[in-house]
Amino acid sequence: MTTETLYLRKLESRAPLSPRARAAFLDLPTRERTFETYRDIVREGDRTTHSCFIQTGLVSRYKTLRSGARSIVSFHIPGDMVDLQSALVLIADHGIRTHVPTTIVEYPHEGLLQLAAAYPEIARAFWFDTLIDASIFREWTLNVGRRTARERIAHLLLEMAFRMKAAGLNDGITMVLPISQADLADAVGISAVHLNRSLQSLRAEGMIRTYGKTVVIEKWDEMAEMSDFTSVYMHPEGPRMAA
Amino acid sequence: MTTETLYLRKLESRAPLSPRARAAFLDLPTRERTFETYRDIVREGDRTTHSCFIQTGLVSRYKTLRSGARSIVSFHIPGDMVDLQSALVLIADHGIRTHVPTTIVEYPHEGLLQLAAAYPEIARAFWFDTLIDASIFREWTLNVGRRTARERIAHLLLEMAFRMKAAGLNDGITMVLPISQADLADAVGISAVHLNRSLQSLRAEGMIRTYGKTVVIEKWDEMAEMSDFTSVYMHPEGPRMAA
DNA sequence: CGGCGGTTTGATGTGACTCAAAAAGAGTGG
DNA sequence: CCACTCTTTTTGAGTCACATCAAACCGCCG
Repeated sequence: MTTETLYLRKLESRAPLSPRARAAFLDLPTRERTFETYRDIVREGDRTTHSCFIQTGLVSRYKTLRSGARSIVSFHIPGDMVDLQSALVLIADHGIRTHVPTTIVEYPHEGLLQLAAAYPEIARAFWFDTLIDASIFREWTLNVGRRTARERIAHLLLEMAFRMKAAGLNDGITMVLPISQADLADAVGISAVHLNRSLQSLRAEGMIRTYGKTVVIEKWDEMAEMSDFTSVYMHPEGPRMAA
Repeated sequence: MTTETLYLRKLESRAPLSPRARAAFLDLPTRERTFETYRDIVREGDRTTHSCFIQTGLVSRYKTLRSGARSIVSFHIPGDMVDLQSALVLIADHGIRTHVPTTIVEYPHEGLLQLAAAYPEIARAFWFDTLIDASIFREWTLNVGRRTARERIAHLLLEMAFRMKAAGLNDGITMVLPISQADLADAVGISAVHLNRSLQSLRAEGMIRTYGKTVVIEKWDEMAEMSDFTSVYMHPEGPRMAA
């Protein structure tokens, strides 16, 4: 599977593209770029000209308060087109940064917009991507707004395991999650210290095991039960078929 | 301004539509419906066939935990097309309910999708709407994740005042916000009791005044300062112009 | 083997929760 | 216009989850 076809494969797994749309997509001028750990791909306030597709690695989108407090609003794994939104919105309202060495493929906004204008299937695919994004944000709002620390963490871990499995990156049970505890804390809206203690309590109850950056979900059902996790908000069934 | 043209006006305020697209939009079969206070327009898990446009009133989108805890993930005011997403996603992952007597206009998914397929400007407008939605969700995630109770409330009030002004519903200072304190609490992720006390503290400092359901923002700048509010995440400048 | 992020622990403070009940409105019918 | 009811707001008291600050520990890498 070459670089250029990974995102295409994702799009096509949901709804077939016409041969012409497919060809046009492959014609987009792309650029591969590599970033080290903890580098900003996009900074808050930037005007961007490209959307980025995650080839390998892991990135997060985040927002920062003047106080310095940071909130991570999403994680993205290989196969995700991050920040498709920036194609239509000029100013980045959030940053994007890496958590491990990461390779991305840049797609020019111009090209993506032209493609969307020319091929309705592609426009629909982009729209759907944005929809799923929004849905996950809603779930995160619920997560930080109405769950306890342990529940939030459990929910996040299940979501990541589920998404990685859907992307063919793991078996759904064991995953490499190269995110520091401080960053996990920023994602679930608690302090790093409390995150650490909550993690320990999950481990103590045998819910999860961790080896370095590897996390093993030991009791999926109990974790799903206690954190009220279901995958429906990620709409794994894909978009509604053509009208 | 008739019923059918309100949403159109919003779309066109951002980017012009071709006469044909305009006409096709006006040809959509719509239905006006009215709901009393605290009625579900959509229930979690529903399969919907229509998106709804808010004509008058106020609705929220919410998610519920098995424990009964509820999280309100967004409010919608007249002029908002709610749940455009449901056009592409079969199963509602959240509910929609009214907070006051509300009149909506229903647009059939079928028709919206056909329109989007036929007219790229419309597809782009829908996509942009979804983008803004997603952006507001991100801000809410930050809000409940990293701000104190007072800051969350201040931020929410400013957002609502700003959106109402943008929609031409008020002067940006004084607004009718028919949301009970219990519901506000569900929106900012705190308990109703604590919300009440935090509100009182905002009043005590002269930040806001309230008369029944009317809220007056007395010190916009201070509130914006303390809650780190800016309107950039709502992207009032509209979408990037045609590529 | 020293340096350095990252994790873990300890101690202490407080913002926010819960439960419970009173007070104040808002809507309804006589 | 008042009595009645239901909802919403407000108050009080006790408790707990989570925050903060600070220091120790650990694993990794050059």
